[in-house]
Amino acid sequence: MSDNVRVRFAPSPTGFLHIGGARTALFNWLYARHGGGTFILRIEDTDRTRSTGEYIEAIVEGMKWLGLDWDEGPFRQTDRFDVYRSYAEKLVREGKAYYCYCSSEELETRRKEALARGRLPKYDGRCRTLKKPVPGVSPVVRFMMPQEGHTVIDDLIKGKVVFENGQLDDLIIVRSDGTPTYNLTVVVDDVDMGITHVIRGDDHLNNTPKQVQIYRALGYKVPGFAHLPMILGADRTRLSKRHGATSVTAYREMGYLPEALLNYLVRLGWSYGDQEIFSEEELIRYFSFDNVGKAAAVFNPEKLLWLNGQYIMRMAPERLADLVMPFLMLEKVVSEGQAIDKAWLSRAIATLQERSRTLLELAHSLNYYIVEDVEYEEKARAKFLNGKSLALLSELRDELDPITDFSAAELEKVFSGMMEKHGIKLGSLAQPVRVALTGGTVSPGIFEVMEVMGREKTLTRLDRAIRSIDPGAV
RNA sequence: GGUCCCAUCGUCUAGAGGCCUAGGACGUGGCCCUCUCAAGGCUAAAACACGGGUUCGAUUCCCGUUGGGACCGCCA
Repeated sequence: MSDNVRVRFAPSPTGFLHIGGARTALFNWLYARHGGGTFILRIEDTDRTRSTGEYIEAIVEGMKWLGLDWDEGPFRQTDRFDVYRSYAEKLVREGKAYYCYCSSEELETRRKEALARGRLPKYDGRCRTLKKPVPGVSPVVRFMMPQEGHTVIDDLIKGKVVFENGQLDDLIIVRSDGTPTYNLTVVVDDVDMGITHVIRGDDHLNNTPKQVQIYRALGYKVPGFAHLPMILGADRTRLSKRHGATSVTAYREMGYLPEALLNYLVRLGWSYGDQEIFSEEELIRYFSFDNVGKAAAVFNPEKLLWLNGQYIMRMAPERLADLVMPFLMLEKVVSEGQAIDKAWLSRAIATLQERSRTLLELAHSLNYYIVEDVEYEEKARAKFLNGKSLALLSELRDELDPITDFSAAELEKVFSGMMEKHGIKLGSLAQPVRVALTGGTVSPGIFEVMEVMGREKTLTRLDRAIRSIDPGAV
């Protein structure tokens, strides 16, 4: 087939890439990859007062971090003003658009009036028949919207949606400063770039009939539409800053994995039976609009956290070692220029990964493996490093001293011997040791910890714990 | 207010007329495992918004009500 899928993600750079945008990008990307199509990144920056280069960079960076690679672009609409202008002129020439000299102040007054009276705040079309320019006023260009009949959208997700054309008003396609507006640029670009399917949030559904009319006026084929349901905050309103972290960057900084975030996002509105965790290949293979839901979804950070933990748990420790390094530096667990052996770090991570839900948590847990001396948590010290455990710790220290094979299996033998000798349970020995080695009462299995820590560090820390109980001990 | 969209456990969802005693997941409670914490296993509580149709039979189809959301810009 020659009608290969071409889709685009078209954010406006008036903020960072946020959760909602990321999901829109993801669905576009999945649809393209599923059908061997083309995914285009386009920056809609016609609003020069609010768009910044910084945000463009942030969006591009966010997309890269998520692994949503694009095949064409990023295109910028500000580079294409000439194109839009020529289309607008064409519409005016053909009588499908006209100059309007109404001032924004009087329009605002009329709109407020209409709203106050419960009327549709629609432009009345008074400049439609105006033949002569008004001196000293820079006009806008308005698109002449048909007022009869209806416009039908056949949406891939919502189904057939019908709009009365009488509800549509003559929207502005060129501002008085000569710059084009969204409803024109989006159509022109989608035509120019050969977009076959417009996949976007359903907050755009109400714009769609207007755009369809512009397609028709321009004489172009209308693309397919797929309007994704919104993502809501806990209070069931559109997800926004006041609901907490909403930028993709924020999640990266909190130690989330891009694949986990994507996996979470895809399940907001899409499902494949009972499956919760998907590889990238599965996502691409299974994705279809048939199983995209119609209802808005509430963003649930708890489930995202769980999913992230699942991904960390399953990831190769060596890869986690690379990913956690920046967090170790940032959290000052590792100091500038300090060399960390990656193979060793990977072994340490292997003991911790099923206990960490984020890279940040992992970095914090790694602390006691890496630092020179641990600090004891006061409650833990009081409970486990005291007169009761002193003798046991000393004895263990002496038992351990001749051991050269510091493997979990060998260490367990030493512990078992002592347990038998004193008729005690593992807990009464393991907990004091745990506090001595990690400073707290929570850690991976004690033998694993000792194996990773190694003979030297283990003995040093035991000595130090013993001295902290009895300063006179050797 | 108008237009449009939507409606299954607290949340994400499965469900395409009988498979439903409504399934899974997160979260919550309990139990098991156990050197702590996790992970894992088992288990419990928890939903078809309401009212009319259609049908032998509605969670599923239709209509209405209610509720929620989005949009109504010289923003995108």
